[in-house]
Amino acid sequence: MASRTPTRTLSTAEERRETVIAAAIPIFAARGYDAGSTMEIAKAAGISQAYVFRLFPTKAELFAAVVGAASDRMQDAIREAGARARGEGHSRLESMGTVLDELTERDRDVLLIQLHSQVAAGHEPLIRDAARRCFRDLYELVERESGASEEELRSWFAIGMLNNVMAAIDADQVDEPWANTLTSLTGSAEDS
Amino acid sequence: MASRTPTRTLSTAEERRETVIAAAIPIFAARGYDAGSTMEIAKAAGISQAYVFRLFPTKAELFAAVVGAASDRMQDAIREAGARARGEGHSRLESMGTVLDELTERDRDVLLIQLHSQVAAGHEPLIRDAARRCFRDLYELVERESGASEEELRSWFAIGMLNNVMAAIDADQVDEPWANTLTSLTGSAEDS
DNA sequence: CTATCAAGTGAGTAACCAATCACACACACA
DNA sequence: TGTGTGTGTGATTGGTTACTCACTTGATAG
Repeated sequence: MASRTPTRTLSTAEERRETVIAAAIPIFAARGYDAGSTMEIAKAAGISQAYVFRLFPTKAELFAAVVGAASDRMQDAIREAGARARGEGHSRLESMGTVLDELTERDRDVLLIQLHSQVAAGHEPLIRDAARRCFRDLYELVERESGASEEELRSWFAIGMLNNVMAAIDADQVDEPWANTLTSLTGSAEDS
Repeated sequence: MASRTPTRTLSTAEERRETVIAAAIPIFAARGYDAGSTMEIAKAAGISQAYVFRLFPTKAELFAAVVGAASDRMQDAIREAGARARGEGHSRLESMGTVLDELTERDRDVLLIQLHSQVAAGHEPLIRDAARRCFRDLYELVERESGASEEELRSWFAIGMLNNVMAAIDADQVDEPWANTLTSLTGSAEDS
C-alpha cells in the first residue's frame, strides 16, 4: 500500500485501459459482441490476451466500457453541434439533425457499437444496462441542447436508429429505390 | 422393440425444415445469430443436431431461412392491415402506422429477428443479402399498400427501427422519461 | 543492493460449437 | 422378399473461446 504523492494524474493501467478500449472499438463495431474475440482485441492493442483480463474482469465489462466510450463520443459531437448552432444562429433543433448525418459519414464505428450494444442487451444484463444508460444520457443531452418536443425527440432517435441499421447492412452501396430513400440524409438538400 | 406400431409416418424434409425454422425463431430472437447454437435449436425442434445440418447446409443458411420466414410474417401483417383499412375506409397510410404497434405487442420475436439479421449482416454475406432482401420486399409492399411518399416511408421505417431497438433493450420495463417517450405507440393518444 | 509492488506474459484449461460421417431405420415398390 | 431411397442419429473432430495462474520484468524507494 504505502501510496503517496499522486504525481501522475493517469496511472499506467488506466492509460492501458484507454488503449484497449480504442483498439476494441473497430473490432466490436465490425464483428459484434459475441463474434469479436478478446484475442483479436489484445493483438490490436499490442498486449497479451491475459492482460486484457487483468484490465477488465470479463468480456462483458470490457464491452460495456466500449459502449460508454462510444456514448461519450456521440455526446461530444452533439454538444459541439449545439455550440456551433448557437454561434452561427441556426436553429438548435436543425443542427441536431445534421449531427446524425455527420456521425453517419465520419464515425460509423460509434454508431455500430451502439447498435451492437442494443442487440447484445438481450442476453447480457451488464450490456443491457450500458445500452439503457447510453440512451438516457443521449436523450437528456439532446433534450437540453435542442429544446425539442417529445414528438421531435422521438423522430430524431428514430432516424438515428434507421441510420445505424442502414450503416450495418451497407445500404449505401446498394442502388435500389429502398436503399436510396432510406439512406438519404436528413439535413442536406439533395444537391448542393 | 414393440415391433409394430401402426403407421408411424416420418416427416418429409420440407415439413421438418418448417419445424426447425419455427423452433429457431425464439432462440435466435433471444440470443442472436452468433450466440444462438444449433444444438439448442435442434433440441427445441426435437431432432438431433446432425439432422439440422442435413436440412440446412450451414448455420448461416438456416438463419437466412429464419429471416425469410420472419419477413413473410411481417408482410402478412401488413397486407392484412391494408385490407382492413380498405374495408373500413381508413386511410391506408394510417393503418400502416398501427401495424407497427401491433407487431410490437404481438410478434416481438419477428422484430428481434430482423434486428439480429441486420447486425449479423456485418460479418456474414449470406445474412447481409437476406437482410437487404427483407428491406426491399417490405419497402415495396408498404409503398404499394400505402401509396405513401418517400418521406413518409422513411419515417415509417425509422419508427420501425426505433421500435425494434426499444424491444431489444426492454425499454418498456423502464419508467424514465426517455423510455416513456421513445416507447410510446404511434397510433394511440397518450394517457394521463 | 535489496525489498516491494505493479505491469505484463506464456502456457495452459475446460467448455463449447459448427460441421462431418458412418451407420440405422422406415417406407414404397418390384 | 429384397432393394433402393430418403429420414434420422450417435459419436466424433478440429477449432475457437473466455478465463486462469504461475511466473517474469521493471521501476522506485530505503
